[in-house]
Amino acid sequence: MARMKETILSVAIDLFFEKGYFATSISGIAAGCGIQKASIYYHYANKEAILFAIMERTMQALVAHLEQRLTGVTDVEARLRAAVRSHVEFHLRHQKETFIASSELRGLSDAHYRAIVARRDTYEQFLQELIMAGIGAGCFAAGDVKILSYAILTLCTAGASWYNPAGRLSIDAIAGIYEDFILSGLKQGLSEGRPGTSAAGYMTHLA
Amino acid sequence: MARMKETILSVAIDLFFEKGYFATSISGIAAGCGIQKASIYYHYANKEAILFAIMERTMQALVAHLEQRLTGVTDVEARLRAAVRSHVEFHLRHQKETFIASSELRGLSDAHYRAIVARRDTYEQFLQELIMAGIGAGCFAAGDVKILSYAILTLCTAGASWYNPAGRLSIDAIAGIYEDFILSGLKQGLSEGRPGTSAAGYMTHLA
DNA sequence: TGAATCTTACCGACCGGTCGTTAGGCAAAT
DNA sequence: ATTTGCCTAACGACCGGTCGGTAAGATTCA
Repeated sequence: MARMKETILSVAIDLFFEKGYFATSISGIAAGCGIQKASIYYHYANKEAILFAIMERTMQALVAHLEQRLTGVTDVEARLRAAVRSHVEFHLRHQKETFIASSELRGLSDAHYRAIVARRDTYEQFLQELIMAGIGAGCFAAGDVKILSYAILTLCTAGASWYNPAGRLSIDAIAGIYEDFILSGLKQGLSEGRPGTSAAGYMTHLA
Repeated sequence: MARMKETILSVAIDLFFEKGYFATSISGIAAGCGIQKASIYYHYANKEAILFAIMERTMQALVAHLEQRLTGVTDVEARLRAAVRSHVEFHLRHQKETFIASSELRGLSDAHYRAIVARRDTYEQFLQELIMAGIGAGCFAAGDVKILSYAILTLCTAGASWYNPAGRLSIDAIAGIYEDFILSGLKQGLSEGRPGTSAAGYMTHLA
């Protein structure tokens, strides 16, 4: 059965999150599974394959989560709100995996690195298109789309590094705060008619 | 002379940034300095001491940079703007060191870990006090101070992970964008008189 | 001044230990 | 009888770190 294969993955997620990929040993993972380290190689070709399996699965689920949350949402602002919320919720709900996926890219082989980065880029571009649509529709102020998208993504991603499931704030509450914070950043100056200080004049197209 | 001691530090910064602390070997650092690895131990007690030296120096400089930028600035909003700008500029200007300082904490010994985290906490608390002063003075909307401060810090810090010195945007331009983005986030709803959606009702004091 | 001593900054060789990985075998399940 | 899932044992490579030693310069003392 594939039960042990899943166990290995879940133990590896715990250890990679806690001590980092390079500081985690195969024997440590094996011990966490209650087997010998040689037995790991029956299920995975090598250590890097475990890391890749975690990242691949996480990135795939991240994209699927976003797609599901956007189906049926047509209003531009509502779509971006939904995207932000989806992003935050996924990252907080899958705190360990997303932290690993964003911090252990260096552990991947060249081919696997390219595969994961390609998925990440697709995700980023999708968000950038949402922002551009909003600017085009006049509900967001003009700004540097790349920087804004990075800001949104890293803001939400960083949440996964300090979020405490036992803390005082729920995932929903945090998502709400981020949602408002980001939306007001995107709309900045629009309602006030203020000419905008340094953000004005930057290109809005992608490089 | 202490020249080699500095060379080791600068080579280590390059390698830690590029490959990570655990993936960098003492012999690699030595090779980068043009000496044998045993000679490293004449200048530093062990590998971790090199990491600590980098972090300690960086955190000290970070605090000093902020203090210098805030002297003479009294207006609450201007102080927060200056703090954000100081933070962004320092992180982009010392991209490698700040990236290491924020991503390689796990490489430190317990005692050194506590020392660095203490410095980081002091810095965070300082920013939180700035925000609270702004809320108290009525120029920022009420919100969760902890979350807001984390948002500001991670937003700026993340810039160090994607900033390209040879890219199309200058440090000054990026700092300006972040400054406006964050300020509008902090002021959200104030001028519009909108009751605020999910951000309303959270405590503004520190835990 | 000159000899003796100490300090600085480095080297080559080596240590114990851990790493990821492989080979081969064994017992239970199919 | 074969496959599945795990085992014990061992491999070579490399790790951080220590050792004794050394060449060159600075300092001390006669």
